[in-house]
Amino acid sequence: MTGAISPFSLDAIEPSFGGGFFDLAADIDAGDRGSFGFVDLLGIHDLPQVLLDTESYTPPASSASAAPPPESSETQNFPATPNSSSISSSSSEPSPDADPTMPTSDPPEAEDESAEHDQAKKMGSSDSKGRKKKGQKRQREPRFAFLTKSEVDHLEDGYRWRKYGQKAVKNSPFPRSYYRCTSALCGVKKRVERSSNDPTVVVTTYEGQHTHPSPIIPRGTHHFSAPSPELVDLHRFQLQSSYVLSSQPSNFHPVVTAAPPSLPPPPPRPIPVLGFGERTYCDSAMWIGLRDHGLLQDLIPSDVMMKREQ
DNA sequence: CGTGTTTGACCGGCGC
DNA sequence: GCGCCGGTCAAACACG
Repeated sequence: MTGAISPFSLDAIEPSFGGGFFDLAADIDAGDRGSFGFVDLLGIHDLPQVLLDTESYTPPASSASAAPPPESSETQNFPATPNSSSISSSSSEPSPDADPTMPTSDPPEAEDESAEHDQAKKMGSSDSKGRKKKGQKRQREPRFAFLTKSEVDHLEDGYRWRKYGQKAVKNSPFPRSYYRCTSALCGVKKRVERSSNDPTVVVTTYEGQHTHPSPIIPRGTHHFSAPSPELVDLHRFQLQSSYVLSSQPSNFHPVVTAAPPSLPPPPPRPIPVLGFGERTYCDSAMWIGLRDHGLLQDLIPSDVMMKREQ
């Protein structure tokens, strides 16, 4: 685990893939094949099969959000990827709301954008039931999925979610649940389902990014704080173990964060809550600094941590 | 009463 | 055009 893992796609990985997991990947979102991929974490014991959305993954920017990377940016709509040039040209599912090249200017704008996104679904361009009119192709938020071995379907991640739907999944005995962040103006959604191949595995797919702080995690006035030990313990309790592998489609410098999927690693230093202009999330090196918080060591062996290639 | 869940209906996208 | 399927809505309901 000393080097960067090469970029991959589902198709590229298929040959070396266990059939069960591959099928699972297909189950997750057949429509997005190619944007998801599995990785065997090269010898990391006891786990980790990681499901990635290499197109949309956004490294965590905050320690306070006890949420997976894509929803970890509490202060803004982070671009889908730090490096705009690569995603804009390669993404099969472009980030709709945020121009990856353009820093989000300020909170109000971010909220407006979010609100607009939400409203667009419910109001003007929609029918009486809030659905979109024809000809307006739905644009999806960046998504990020991960697998977790857990007995509980809905893992606590520091945010409040409201279930808005449940559907039976084809070729699976387990239903898929749909959740939406209860925070106003926050359009983050997540889907939770169990693998039909391995009922002990929960597949959680996040869509969008939070525009607000975690309502659960205590925080300072101007800075994020690391997840509370209580929350970490909670995750430890709920999750046998789980790892998140971050990646950047370009400049591919994946870093094993080794945090529970619903608990992104805290940054090495505080990030301004309203620092919409600061795009610290894309700094992989920042993640390395997590060690300083001592939280990750609790969750994973230190040798699991990968260092970014310099 | 506020909040969250359940569940049937509905819609859009997509393949045939 | 049709049917399947994923995703969403929203009324009814449950619960603290």
